[in-house]
Amino acid sequence: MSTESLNDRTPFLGALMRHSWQWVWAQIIAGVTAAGYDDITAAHIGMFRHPSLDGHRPTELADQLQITKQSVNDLLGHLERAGYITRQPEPADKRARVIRLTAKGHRLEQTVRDHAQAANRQIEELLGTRRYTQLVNGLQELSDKITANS
Amino acid sequence: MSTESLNDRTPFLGALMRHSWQWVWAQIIAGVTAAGYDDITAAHIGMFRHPSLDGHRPTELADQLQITKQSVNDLLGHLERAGYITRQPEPADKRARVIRLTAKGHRLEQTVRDHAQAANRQIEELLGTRRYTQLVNGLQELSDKITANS
DNA sequence: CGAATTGGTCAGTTTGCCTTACGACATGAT
DNA sequence: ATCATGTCGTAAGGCAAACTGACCAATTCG
Repeated sequence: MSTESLNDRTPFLGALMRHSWQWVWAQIIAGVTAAGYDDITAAHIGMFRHPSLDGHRPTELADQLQITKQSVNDLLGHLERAGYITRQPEPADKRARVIRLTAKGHRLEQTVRDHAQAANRQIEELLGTRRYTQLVNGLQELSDKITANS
Repeated sequence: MSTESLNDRTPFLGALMRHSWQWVWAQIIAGVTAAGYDDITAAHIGMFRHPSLDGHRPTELADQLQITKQSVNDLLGHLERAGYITRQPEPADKRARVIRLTAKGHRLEQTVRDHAQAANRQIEELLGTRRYTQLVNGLQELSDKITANS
């Protein structure tokens, strides 16, 4: 048995991560869509990541989501037109604007979180609590170390 | 301590998966780009997932990548024009075409795999072999069960 | 103060995907 | 054997979500 055949058996972690993530993401999108939100797309749902949109500024979002502020602005424009958010002037800095969730927006945010948590629970059921906890801890540690190394 | 505060502490697995995957993916793209491949984009690199492109048909790829065969065809067209693949007629089925990697294409494929493996090794170093193995096994099991449940 | 930086917007472009439509070939039922 | 039905690849056109470049207004810093 050569070392090469050993390597061939080693799964690519990236592929496993992508596959698992896509499943979770699909669950969330399906859940949100099923809840009747048909005037927004996956790109908009993606903006509802921690921390809440509420009270933040477009530029912060752009940094967090790793896209340009122009792209953020387009998506925010859509969310505003659809009644999920407003953009209010920031008294402390007259250049800036602050995102405020409307009641509708808060409901959407909660729906997104509910389905993200539902995915967590489904994974716990699939793996069992012991392995689930191991997975969470492993990914959390990796995630932290990745962030530290950048 | 309410149950709610417990829930708030639980990280969303999807977020951890996405963050980790994006890091791996960025490593691969950076590695491939650094190796001098500047005439292809991330979308093309994404086509070099298991199993090898070589010997497969566009429709198979479309199924595997979960995109339409038209989209696959666009990307294959680019890869062909850039000299990474050829599309040859399939004698057994005159409608079909088979993708063949050129020497250049084989080199690219190998480069992509090398960097995917390099990411594996980096993760092993960050986590230690014990936790790394746990993570691989956990994700593998989850990935399998997800696939089975669909 | 003046210069450089930052927050947001406008305009225009590219990319990667989609839908619809189609022609060539394959296949299974009658 | 033929004909309806399905499949493989392609073409044409459209769209969403990203990008770059240019810009103004406000802020911050030397």
